[in-house]
Amino acid sequence: MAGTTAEKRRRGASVASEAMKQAILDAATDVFAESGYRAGSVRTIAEKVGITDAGVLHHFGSKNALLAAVLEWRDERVAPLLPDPRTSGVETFVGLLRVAEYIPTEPGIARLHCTLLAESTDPTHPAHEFFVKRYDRTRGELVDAFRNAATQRRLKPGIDPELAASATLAVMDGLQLQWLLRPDAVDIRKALVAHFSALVELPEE
Amino acid sequence: MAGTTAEKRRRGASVASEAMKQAILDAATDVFAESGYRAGSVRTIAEKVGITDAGVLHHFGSKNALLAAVLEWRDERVAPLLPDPRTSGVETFVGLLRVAEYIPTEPGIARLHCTLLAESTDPTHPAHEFFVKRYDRTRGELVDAFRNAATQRRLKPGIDPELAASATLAVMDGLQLQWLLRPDAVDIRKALVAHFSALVELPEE
DNA sequence: GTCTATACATCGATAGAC
DNA sequence: GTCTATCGATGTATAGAC
Repeated sequence: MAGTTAEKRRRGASVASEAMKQAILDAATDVFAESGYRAGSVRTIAEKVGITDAGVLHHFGSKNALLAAVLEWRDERVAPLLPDPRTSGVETFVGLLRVAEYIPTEPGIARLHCTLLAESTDPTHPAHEFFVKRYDRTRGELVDAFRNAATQRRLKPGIDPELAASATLAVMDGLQLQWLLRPDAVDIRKALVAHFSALVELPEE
Repeated sequence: MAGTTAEKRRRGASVASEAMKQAILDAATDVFAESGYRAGSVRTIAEKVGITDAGVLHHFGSKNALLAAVLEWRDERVAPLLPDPRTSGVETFVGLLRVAEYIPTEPGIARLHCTLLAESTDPTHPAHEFFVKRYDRTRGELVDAFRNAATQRRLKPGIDPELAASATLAVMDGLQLQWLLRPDAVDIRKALVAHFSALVELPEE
């Protein structure tokens, strides 16, 4: 018989603990999204969950470790939406259009991204390295996508893959910022379709 | 004879006061650019100027008023670089290329812009209204510029002025973010030229 | 016009009771 | 596993000496 009383108790506690950690992650996402990392407080996060700041720190050790967990968890949520890096070419851009549709359904995720991105611009910020690496990788994947579009004969003439990659990354971030600032001022998906249409031949919908 | 001793003294004090206010504005620009408004402290600003926090607050009344002064002063510095809103059309885009050249020479200005823009996405942020109005106006000017480019027969076929305006604004912000994150990863001016070239016929250089 | 002193809030983090 | 209690640092802002 597997499962002594002690084990059950441990397992039950572990399940509850995981649920609590998840609740803390949700709350931390909200707070860091709204106030950033530096100005967001552990106490505010704790209040959202209904415990004290000491309780939060018990689960994650430090505020910094909590930030790392939030970034990691955010990536896990967004990853399935992103185009598979191996299916490069125009499929990548179609995938990014799916991301654009997802953004308005989860404003907290977009807000978290923009807030921490701008904040982490400071080299002393705890998430600085994270974002530098992330952007290097993403830009590289986009360059590949535009190069593959060229071999697919779908890249419009005169378009430089490197510059198009930087511009595409920039458009996605900039549109999110405009949308967060004033949600009805810009249709992210439509603007993105127009952007891509000037660079490549998108497949028919 | 204008200028009694009392008046001279007052005037001298006023000149010194203006110089001090200017020094505080410079320091506040640095601090807000690096840490944002909420996480940046009056004390840090004061230390940069060589006075105490009480001294800083004497000149501007409150941290919030200091932020307003920083935003206003930043606009005064950047305004002469921007294209005259009346000379619309492709001249506008040439003007934006000048801005792109200016950015790397004044990283603090770019950093201030990006940091406060993202932070002010929160509706409760003291600069929220400022940025909402600013972006509405700038986007409107860009729409006009693309429409004028159309009447100049320089707009490429199939380009929507509204969407092109949003995308252009987005590209400028996004490229600045990428450049701040990793200055040698992107050439803002080259990427911007490529972006415009896909939308309009730029004049020969 | 700038200082010291102070008030008062909030921060992250730790120690130990329960 | 969460609490209370507490530490030391830091935050904005005000009052009053100089």
